[in-house]
Amino acid sequence: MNIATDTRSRIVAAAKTRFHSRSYANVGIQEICDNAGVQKGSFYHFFPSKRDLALAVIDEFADDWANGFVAEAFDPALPPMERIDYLIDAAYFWQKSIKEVHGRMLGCIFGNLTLEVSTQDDILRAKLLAIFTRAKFRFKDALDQAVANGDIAPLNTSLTAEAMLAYLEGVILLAKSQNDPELLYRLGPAIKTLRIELKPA
Amino acid sequence: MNIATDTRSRIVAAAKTRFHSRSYANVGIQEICDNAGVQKGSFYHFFPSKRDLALAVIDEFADDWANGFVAEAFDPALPPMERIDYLIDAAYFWQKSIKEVHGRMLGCIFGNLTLEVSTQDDILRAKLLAIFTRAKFRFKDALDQAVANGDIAPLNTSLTAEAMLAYLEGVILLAKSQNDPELLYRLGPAIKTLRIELKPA
DNA sequence: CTTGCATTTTACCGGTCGGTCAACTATTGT
DNA sequence: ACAATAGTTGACCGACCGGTAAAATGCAAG
Repeated sequence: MNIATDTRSRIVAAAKTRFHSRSYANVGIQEICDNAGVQKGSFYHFFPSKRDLALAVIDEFADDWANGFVAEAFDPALPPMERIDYLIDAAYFWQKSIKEVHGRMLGCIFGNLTLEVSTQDDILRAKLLAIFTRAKFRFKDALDQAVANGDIAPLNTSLTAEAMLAYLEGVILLAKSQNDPELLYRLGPAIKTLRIELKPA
Repeated sequence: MNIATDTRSRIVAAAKTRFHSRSYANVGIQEICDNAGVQKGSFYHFFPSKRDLALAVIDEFADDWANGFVAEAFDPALPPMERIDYLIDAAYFWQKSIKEVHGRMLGCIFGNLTLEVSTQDDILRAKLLAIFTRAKFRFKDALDQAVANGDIAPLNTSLTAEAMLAYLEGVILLAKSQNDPELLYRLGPAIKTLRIELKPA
């Protein structure tokens, strides 16, 4: 890794924690640069605009997410419905550990950014939508396999997957309003009760 | 209504639409004053700070909500589970009409503000939490009555109410990411499938 | 040794941010 | 009528916003 990419990654790292713990608009480029030990001119060598930094931040979070506990949760070796349990558990422990370190429930960065910027920036919105779409298919795959295995009665796996993702985001939102990750523990498991039936032929 | 309260209400009205359609941090006091036809010094005669404006905006939205379609939805004359259907329907039509007028899905102002400010301002967070708590009890009352009527099997009405509220917020979030209120139509009705059982004695 | 490119530094841009202040004008109660 | 109070005006504050430009440096290939 050369010096250049290191500078870039320090910028993104500084931005990640700040965008996550506060908001997009509330974090200035100057502050990010100060924290990354980088001059502002150097920042604009790597990023044409603040939005492009946000895109990079979203990408890195998505990678963390995909390669971290989500990869573990959606392990094809696990029984499909257990993967969903695992994911909820992982989300709970993640938010809990963030709160222990940071003192605050920070919630889901994708949800946070979606509600903040999606009426103002269609490029960021499209990026976030793509993240959600990928997440939805994780749920859908698990549901499809659960149906194939006969673990659950047939249902509209596509819509139910979307409903489950919505529920997860909603629970995280409510937990953030209470600054209490325990809500995830209490409400999370009910995700498996969600069902959207197949349209009758 | 004297002139003073009119000035104040024009400020709040201008702020409501802007906070809803963009975000808290992205809307400046100057812009609100310009739109309300008020000088900035006059603004600070009525509001000690921007946060206090936000509190007033939240209150007005909460009143609109409580006296508007939510009052209709949670009509005690309606069978309890139909009230929930009604609420989902109303949320759908509301978001749809906003999109028709404004070109955008703006989502739920309480959810939007929660994710934006709740790590940064505990006073605003407390206010938003109070709104959610009230909303939760609307659901809980309906569930309690449904159980009493024998319409649904007994369950943990308090947690299920919270789960339903979370689901509604989550669906609105996802719909906003797609800028498409139709998602509410597709996913909304599944809210009634959510169940959190009573703890076994 | 030199050319050329990537990177970094520094100073700077116009504009906006939330908030303050003192002077001024209406309105109200006595 | 007068004093007190409520409301309004417009200029102003320092700080910060996202973004720019040009000069200085590091570095690698020819």
